[in-house]
Amino acid sequence: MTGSHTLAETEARVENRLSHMQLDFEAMAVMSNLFRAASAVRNHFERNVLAPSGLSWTAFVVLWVTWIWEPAETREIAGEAGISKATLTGVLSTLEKRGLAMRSRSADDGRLVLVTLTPEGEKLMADLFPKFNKQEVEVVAPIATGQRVALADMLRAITAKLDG
Amino acid sequence: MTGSHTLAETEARVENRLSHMQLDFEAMAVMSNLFRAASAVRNHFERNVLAPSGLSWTAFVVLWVTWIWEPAETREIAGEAGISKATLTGVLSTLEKRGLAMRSRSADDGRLVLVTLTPEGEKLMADLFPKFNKQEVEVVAPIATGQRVALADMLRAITAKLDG
DNA sequence: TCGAGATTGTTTGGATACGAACAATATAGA
DNA sequence: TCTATATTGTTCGTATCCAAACAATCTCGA
Repeated sequence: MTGSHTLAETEARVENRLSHMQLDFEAMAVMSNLFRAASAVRNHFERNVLAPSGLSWTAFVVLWVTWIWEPAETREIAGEAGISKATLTGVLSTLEKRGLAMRSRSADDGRLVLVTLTPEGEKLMADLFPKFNKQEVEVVAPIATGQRVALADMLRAITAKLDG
Repeated sequence: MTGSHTLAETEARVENRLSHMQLDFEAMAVMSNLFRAASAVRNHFERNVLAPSGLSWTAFVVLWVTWIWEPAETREIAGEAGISKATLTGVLSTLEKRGLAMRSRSADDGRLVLVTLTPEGEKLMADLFPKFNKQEVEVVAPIATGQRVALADMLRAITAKLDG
């Protein structure tokens, strides 16, 4: 998934190739491993949990956010899902075409579009999310029980700094 | 960036909405924050570091891997960058069109394509990467100095489990 | 009431993203 | 030498993905 090189191999090569450059290698390692982990986990979920349902990662996240906040405003969904509103327009059209989500105009504010799940969408999420969570447990398994909260906190701190 | 809701707000809502479902909320929080952090950091880098050079995130990662492993085989780059070989074909074409990277056939193995940076590509990376690393330092700043290695290690452990 | 400015979702154009099918090349065994 | 099998990068079709431009709608002050 991450290529033919070991992680240690890659980091050693980076250190060697850039050692003359006055860089913070510790910060580099944190960021590098953040993206590797996110990418590996995402690929894992796409192939093992989402693919059987024909859902892309983003489509699933959009369904999930809608599930939690229903009825959800599109600006809300885009923010929570970390995608642009332009992207959301396309994803929502796909989800509507598949009969999993529905758009409706807000009565209060004619500019807003509200999104809800169809019964079929509800059923899919009720079936899919427990499977998803089972895999989350698997993925987190290598982290010592006592450290998972600390890991979540550190990641939250990074997000908070940038979103603040 | 992450939407109009606070992280705490969202997690509370999730807990409330799904509390009847027998889920591992700790694992969920770790995964959720992993993707939030990765997404927030990526957006931050795209807008503040990469956009001025007209580079996409993936284009930058491909340049970076090439920079480190030059001459790099495409399968190697795709693996390290976490993208499919089909995607890499397109990105490499873009980079060639912009005069930042070059393809060449391997003499040893006619199937392989080797990638190197052009002088212009070299110059761009030599200029860009220190700026990139400066932002990496900023992003990691909220993490206590003594915990950064632990954070990198935990992320590495997650990746290792999935790539193993 | 009315009009300038802000906000929202969509469209547009171009780049990224993947799986599957493909042609070219290499490798192994008979 | 020959041939079945494997590997590699590209092509194809379709779905994201984003910034910028856009039309519709709201807000707020004069």
